[in-house]
Amino acid sequence: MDLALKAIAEPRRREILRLVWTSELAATDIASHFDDVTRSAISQHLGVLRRAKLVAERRDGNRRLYRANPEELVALRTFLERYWASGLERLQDAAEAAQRIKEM
Amino acid sequence: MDLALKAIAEPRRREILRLVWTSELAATDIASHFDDVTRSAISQHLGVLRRAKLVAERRDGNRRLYRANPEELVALRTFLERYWASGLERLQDAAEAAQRIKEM
DNA sequence: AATCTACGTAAGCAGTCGCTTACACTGACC
DNA sequence: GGTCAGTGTAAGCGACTGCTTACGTAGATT
Repeated sequence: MDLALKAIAEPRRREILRLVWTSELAATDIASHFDDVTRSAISQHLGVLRRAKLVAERRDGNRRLYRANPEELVALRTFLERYWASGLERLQDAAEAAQRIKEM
Repeated sequence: MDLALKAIAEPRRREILRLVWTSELAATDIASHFDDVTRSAISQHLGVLRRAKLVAERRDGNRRLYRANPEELVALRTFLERYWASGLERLQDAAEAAQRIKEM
């Protein structure tokens, strides 16, 4: 889980993840979306996402097709929601109250 | 925003953040919750959280009192929710459908 | 078989991280 | 004023990161 959070903390990986969010893409196609970085760098990012189980890999001849792994994404979201839930509502109320006071 | 996500990706900092979630705490009190790490390390973690605006600092004589900054926490949560929203529902549906098929 | 395409991976590098120890500073207390 | 408690910060260290270049390898194409 910590792996997943650390993986998500990197902007480039968030973008990659969004690319394979809805459709399966080959590594080369993913890499070609980034013109300021090597194909190798993207491959390594894909490795991180794979180890974090945020993407799944499927082989098709030469190519490797990637897609987001919904179970793990849901797990991550749930983890964070539980984290927020451990006290944020109260804080949000406090923040909104403070805002109202400021606007008075 | 990226600062906040990176800050949250570190388990120790998540724990610190939770400590000052609901009540204000002095740096020493925070540090004393961790017995496997130096007070200095905690102070540096607090620096990271402060720069990410996830905590606010208030001085009281000798001491510095920390508390979570609700605005930034809400901003981070919103950012992530928008990220999930950019396609996760569909994936979640797909995952649940796959689960149902597996259970058949 | 030779070669090309698609990809992972090893090596190396500069930068960052999380940590420790050591020091500096600022208020409280005598 | 001198000391003490509370705290940030500089320096240094080993580990890790994100990147590049270079290489390896499996499958498609000829």
